[in-house]
Amino acid sequence: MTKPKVIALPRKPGRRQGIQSVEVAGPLLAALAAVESPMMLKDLAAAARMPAAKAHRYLVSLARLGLVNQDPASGRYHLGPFALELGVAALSRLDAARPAAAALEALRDELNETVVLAVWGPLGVTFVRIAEPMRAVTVSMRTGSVAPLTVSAAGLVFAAYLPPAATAIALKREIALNRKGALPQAPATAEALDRVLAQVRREGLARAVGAFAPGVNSFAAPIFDHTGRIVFAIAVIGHAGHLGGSFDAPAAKRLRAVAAGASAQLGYRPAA
Amino acid sequence: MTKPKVIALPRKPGRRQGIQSVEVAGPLLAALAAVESPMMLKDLAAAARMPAAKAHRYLVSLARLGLVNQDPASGRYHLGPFALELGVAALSRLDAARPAAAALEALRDELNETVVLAVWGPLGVTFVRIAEPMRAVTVSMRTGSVAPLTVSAAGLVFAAYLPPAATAIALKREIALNRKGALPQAPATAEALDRVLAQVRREGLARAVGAFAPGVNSFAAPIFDHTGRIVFAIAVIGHAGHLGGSFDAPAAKRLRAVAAGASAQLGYRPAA
DNA sequence: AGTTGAAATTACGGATTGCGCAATTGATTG
DNA sequence: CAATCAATTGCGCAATCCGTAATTTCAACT
Repeated sequence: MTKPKVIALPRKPGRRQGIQSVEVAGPLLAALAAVESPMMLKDLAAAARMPAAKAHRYLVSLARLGLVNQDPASGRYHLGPFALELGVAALSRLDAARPAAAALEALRDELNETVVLAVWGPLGVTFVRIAEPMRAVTVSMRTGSVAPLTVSAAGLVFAAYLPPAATAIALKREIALNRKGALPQAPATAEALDRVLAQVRREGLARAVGAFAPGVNSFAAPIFDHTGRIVFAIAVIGHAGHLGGSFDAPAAKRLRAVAAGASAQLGYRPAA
Repeated sequence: MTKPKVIALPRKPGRRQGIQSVEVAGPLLAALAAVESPMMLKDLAAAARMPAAKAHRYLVSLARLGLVNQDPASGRYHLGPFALELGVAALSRLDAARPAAAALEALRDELNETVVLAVWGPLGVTFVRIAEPMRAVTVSMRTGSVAPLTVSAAGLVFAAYLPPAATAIALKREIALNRKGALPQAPATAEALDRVLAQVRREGLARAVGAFAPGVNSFAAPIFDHTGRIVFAIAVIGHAGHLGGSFDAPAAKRLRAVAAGASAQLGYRPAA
């Protein structure tokens, strides 16, 4: 008695038909991209969760494409010249503003709050893009406005991650200003500021309570490019009641995640 | 009488066993890396010499890996974030990257000018790293931007030191472009270009006057690896007043020295 | 609106290809 | 020289991929 050959079609509905072997190769490349030095076959296979024999066959073909290089002496594998080409091509097609803008709108829709994008410009921290939710009452911002370094969330992010030389002059001026200023929580000494910036670096997030107006809070997170430099700060601004004030608030967590995603799109690798 | 099922083993002897599907995917990636703008499926399929249906399946899987991105609106394909990640990883593993990056920043701090690092990528001379001085007004560049071969200093360096076969096509196209172009000093014939390149080789340095913008000059020098091949061009860009325009200008001399130092770190021995 | 056309995507079955296992080769160390 | 560890390959079965052609999608006209 013979069993029927065609038993079932195990493809999930709704899943577009692809090429399995291509997707198998991905984890191998990812593993190679994640480490500094060339890898042995068995480690590579372990990292990609597959038998060494299988990994070997894939690596043979990846090497033929130039995506992978095998050191003839040691037999170890690392990324090849074609990987570099791909990256350089991808880089030249990349507009840093695009992933950042996408992150902006995604966050606006998710949190239903005002979200802004800031860069470090000649005048200081400058808002270049604003996404407001569809609500009657929003915290209203204007593009082109400039934020203070030491009290706004976006400003603190730049102060924390920009090279010190870039911000030194502006910081000194602002500290002097804060000393006679109106806001009680504004850092008025270099030491106080350093404590705040250390916290920003620790949390990967800056917080401002009531900086724009009483009862209005904001969080900001950095977006880095592939060289590890900060290129944007992305900030959520909203009423204290909605937004919360803690670094564990849902909005804060989402902001951190979305910013990290945008950084990844720009080629940033946190390990470095 | 039944024929034996196994007729022949069509694998060539001596050819290592690989994964066919992986190798099929290569030309698709190569095609994407070679063009400026997102491609339609049919063009991509034609470039990779395969039916559109086949290409489609591969692209689905490449997209799942993040190597390829499909624009949801237009349906066109281009390289994805994972391609960038691979390239950045490959770049950082290039032995050349570390000394070159160090040279970049040293020069930036010394000259207080914008200094950039360029590689020869599939689209041409591509800036992969930028170091800007901390000043209010700088000549602003973006990583990933592509420079012309025949008018930018970095481009001229690659044109002078890359094997002619690598640049021949691009050079021919640019010369034709220069003939009707705006810049008067751009070489418009092969002979004019050859004279410029000979000068670059003689000086070990390329010069561009007003190529980026009027009043903005730049110098560029090659960085070689231990095999004697050019891997990077390092360029200083600044206002004509600061930088000077002569090959004897202080900035030019420092650039030459720093580039030579980086080459030496990579094991390059200048041929006698 | 309706229609037309081009491009993208999917269904189907047969044949090729990849997979797991275990043996073999190659390199390195005691 | 033996022993160990890693890399690589042969084998047969079963799963995967390929080509053709149909279907869907989507935009641009009349």
